[in-house]
Amino acid sequence: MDDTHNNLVFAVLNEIGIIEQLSRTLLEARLPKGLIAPHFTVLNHLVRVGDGHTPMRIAKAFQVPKTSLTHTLSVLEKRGLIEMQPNPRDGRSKCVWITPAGRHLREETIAGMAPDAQWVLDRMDADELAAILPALTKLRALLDLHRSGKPEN
Amino acid sequence: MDDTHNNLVFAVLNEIGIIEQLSRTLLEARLPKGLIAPHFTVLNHLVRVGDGHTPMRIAKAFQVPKTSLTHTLSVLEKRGLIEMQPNPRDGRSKCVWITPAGRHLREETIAGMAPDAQWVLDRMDADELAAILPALTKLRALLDLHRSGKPEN
DNA sequence: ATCATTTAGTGCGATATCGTACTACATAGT
DNA sequence: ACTATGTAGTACGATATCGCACTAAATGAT
Repeated sequence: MDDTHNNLVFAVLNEIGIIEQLSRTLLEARLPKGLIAPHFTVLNHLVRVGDGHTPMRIAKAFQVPKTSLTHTLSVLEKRGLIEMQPNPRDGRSKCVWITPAGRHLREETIAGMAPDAQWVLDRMDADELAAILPALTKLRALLDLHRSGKPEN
Repeated sequence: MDDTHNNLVFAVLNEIGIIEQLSRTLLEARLPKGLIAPHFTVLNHLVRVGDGHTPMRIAKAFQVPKTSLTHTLSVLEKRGLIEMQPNPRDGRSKCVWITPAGRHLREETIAGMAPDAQWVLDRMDADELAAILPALTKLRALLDLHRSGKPEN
């Protein structure tokens, strides 16, 4: 097939990689010392998707190795931002719950970043941003699908 | 301002974060053992932007702390994929050059990923992907601009 | 010219990531 | 019921990231 088209995929992924790096730096500047992006991402996930799920389920949602998530969760638990309970339905696993402190930290962080988001929106039409969201979602779903069936960790 | 719009920014960045994670995993599956995404990213940069620049300039291009880049470069040099020369124009700094082996590895990796890119294009219109590239570029440039003027490392 | 400030790169230490290997429990096949 | 296989989580080790502190060289002020 035409190789020019492939470059398109790489070009998109390249921009995405840089954006991710920049936005992560922005986020981490807002987080308390000792917490980094993955910690916030988990808290955000617990609020948006709901808590009480197993670590493995969360790891799959992020497509992150479970060993990485174990460590992330242990930091969050040590700080009292989440709680881990044994899973009554499955003796192997646990359930992850966000604490009030965890919710509060998430809200504070988002509030702290609102000016940055606004700064972007002051310089870029919301329409233009909204217009790319469906394609991003589609691309994400595709990559997710493409990955499925490969060995976990 | 309207908070709904801010959520839009977060939604876009959230998708981007996941896409980055998925594509990184895809890339790293293609790399030789011991090399990870940042190593490839540097090689790719040296080919696309040109080599002979200083580590600091490369670190700025990626918005990565220079200490991180030092380590990345040392791995690449140890493997003979790049070479570091003293900078004749500035005694403090060095110049980074990609070697033939480095170029070759980059090409091999890209060729190896072409089927993955094609797989995506088989399921998503190239037009749809091409359509979001300008907005991504704009967003990246904005975040880059927003960040400028903050302390380096 | 001298000295202060800035900048490029590195050494080091703390933490993060992730692959391998392990244990405990669950589930499927017989 | 018993055994084989699969799955959830963790321990550990190797490497990566990044902040801090340092050295050497460049730059700027007087």
